[in-house]
Amino acid sequence: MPEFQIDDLNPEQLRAASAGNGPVLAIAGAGTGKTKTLAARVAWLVSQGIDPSRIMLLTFTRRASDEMLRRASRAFGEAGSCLLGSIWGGTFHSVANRLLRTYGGAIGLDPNFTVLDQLDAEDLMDISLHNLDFSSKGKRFPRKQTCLSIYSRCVNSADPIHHTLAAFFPWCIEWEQELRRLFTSYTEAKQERHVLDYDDLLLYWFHLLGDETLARILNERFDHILVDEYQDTNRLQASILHRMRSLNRNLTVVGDDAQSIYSFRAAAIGNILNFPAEFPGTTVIALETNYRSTQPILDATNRIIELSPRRHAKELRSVKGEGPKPALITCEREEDQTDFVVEKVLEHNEHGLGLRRQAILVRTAYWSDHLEIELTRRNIPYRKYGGLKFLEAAHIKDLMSFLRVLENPRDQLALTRILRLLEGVGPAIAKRACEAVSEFGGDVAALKSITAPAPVEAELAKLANLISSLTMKGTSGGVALDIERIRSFYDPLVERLYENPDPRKRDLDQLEQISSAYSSRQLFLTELALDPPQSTSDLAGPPSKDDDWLTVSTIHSAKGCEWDVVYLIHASDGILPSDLATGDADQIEEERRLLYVACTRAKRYLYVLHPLRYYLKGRHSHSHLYSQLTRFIPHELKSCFQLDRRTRAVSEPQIAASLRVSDIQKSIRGIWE
DNA sequence: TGTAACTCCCCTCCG
DNA sequence: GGGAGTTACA
Repeated sequence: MPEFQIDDLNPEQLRAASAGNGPVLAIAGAGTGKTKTLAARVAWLVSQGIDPSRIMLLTFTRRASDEMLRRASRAFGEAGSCLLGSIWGGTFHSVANRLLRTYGGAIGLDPNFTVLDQLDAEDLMDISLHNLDFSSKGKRFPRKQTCLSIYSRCVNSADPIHHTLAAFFPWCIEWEQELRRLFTSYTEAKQERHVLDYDDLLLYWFHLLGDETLARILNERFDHILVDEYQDTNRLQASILHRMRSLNRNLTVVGDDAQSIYSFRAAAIGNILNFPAEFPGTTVIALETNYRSTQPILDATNRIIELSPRRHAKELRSVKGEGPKPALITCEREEDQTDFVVEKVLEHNEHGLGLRRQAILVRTAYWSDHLEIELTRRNIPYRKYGGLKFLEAAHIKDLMSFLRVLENPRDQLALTRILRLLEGVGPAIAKRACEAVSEFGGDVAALKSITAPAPVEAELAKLANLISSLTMKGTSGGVALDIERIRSFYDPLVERLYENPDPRKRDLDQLEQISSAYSSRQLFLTELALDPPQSTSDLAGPPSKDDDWLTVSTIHSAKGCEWDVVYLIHASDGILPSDLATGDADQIEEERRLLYVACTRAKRYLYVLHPLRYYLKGRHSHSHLYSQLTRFIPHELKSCFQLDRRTRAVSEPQIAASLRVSDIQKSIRGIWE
């Protein structure tokens, strides 16, 4: 048995960490040491002689898994990280990927499949859509994103399409038959191209376990399965766990129903609520001692979640004791909110709470735009999590497409994208070129046989030479070298295609740099699809110790994190709850849990801000909007907060003029009247 | 056949 | 504010 020193745990945490075999459910309120407990359980299992390579640890993000293993390994001192390195840790999707590459061959799956990210999947959906041509009905067919989310929700919730449409996409219900045909065609398109989308990773895993032999092998392969953030798993994921544990019942799940915020991805809160019924003999342990926040913050968050009708009742108690009441700040305008936040950030910074210990949270990524401009103007370094992904930027997708073609020449999506970059190549030539390549059995030399205007033919030949020289056996010098060679071809195109080539080239530099850490193209492509960098600066590598930056994050991306100071901005009706999520009571309840998650991130200072008045251009039809405070903090809850009101101090010179605006308007009209 | 300019419509949150 | 579809023109 390895040398083992467990962190100091309280009695409830210790019970969870050292529970025996069989199903275990830990209901862990916000800040109750969930990570610590799960990490301790991993360490405890290993200390009991369980082989780490026979433990599966499923987490919500890759970061969470790394953090968990880092903490678990501490229990074993210096040998820890080496000892626990063989644990199967990661998200459901990444573990599925690993299992399918190992065991997929048994059911005839090509182990060299490519993983499609959401945008690729949408594009493929679009291709199927065009091939089917549903335009005859006169009315517009749902757009590709909508089609993909309908598809994805059906798959992940295991609900029939009719029900999914009625409940979540009622405006698409008339297209039910067409959507069925589309989904069939989309599935075939994926098979032809040897690609799997995110949902396929889970689906194939689930169906792999439908084979009796494989199910037995996989049950026996893992002595223990542990799942974090169980409240955010969906029906398909729960079914996978059922099949993974049909023979061996050792399953530990941890979560908090009050923090379930992923129903848009078909998360089923019922998974955690009904776990004891679905897994008879479950040991249930509740963690209610909060180590994160001061009592006044908990008083407020307890009251907020208390208003939720369906939940496991629990009351969090703080060990941190007293502190300032959370502040509820009414701002006249968005500018006042920005001013307040920026000034407070600097104030806390001066008093010893550095930028790293502060975070600004928003419901939706773009609502931080105004604030970000001010942070930049004042030279306050920050990192943004959530919202537009690095990998969605056009130039990154371009470069990744080159790599994907090298890896899988049948990937027509990627090939088309590259072809369209060439001057003079539109949909028609790209289509012919793609067909020629696939007729040639995936040999890009076929590009040279295309008839097109001379300059286009020359470009095609150049591209063909580049690709074949990079795919030649024995020439691969690693992904970074591939990227370097691709860029000698692609960089000039960036100049022509984009107005701002320089920042884009810097992104490409970063991509090239991180790629050097990967031993193969396939690994690089898959890892980037399954664990995309959360913010651009993620790519810059671990920052040095004295770097200090403020966090700006969506509430969703803030899950599991904590800061001394938290500012929740735009807590106004229409934004939180989002006006797009007020369709039914369940959706409103999820918005309430979002507010709860946001507020429970704070350790010592919590500021909830809501501007009263918005000036909006473009995105909304009206030019301004008067908002009220979020309905989740009704009047009777205000006693939990310290109330404040902010307006920007504008000093107007007091001059008494006799001229009125109406006079000026009159004279202006005089010009043409 | 490709491209630029224009219109219309819809949008959140993420692996 | 941006993606997708349409139209006019090179």
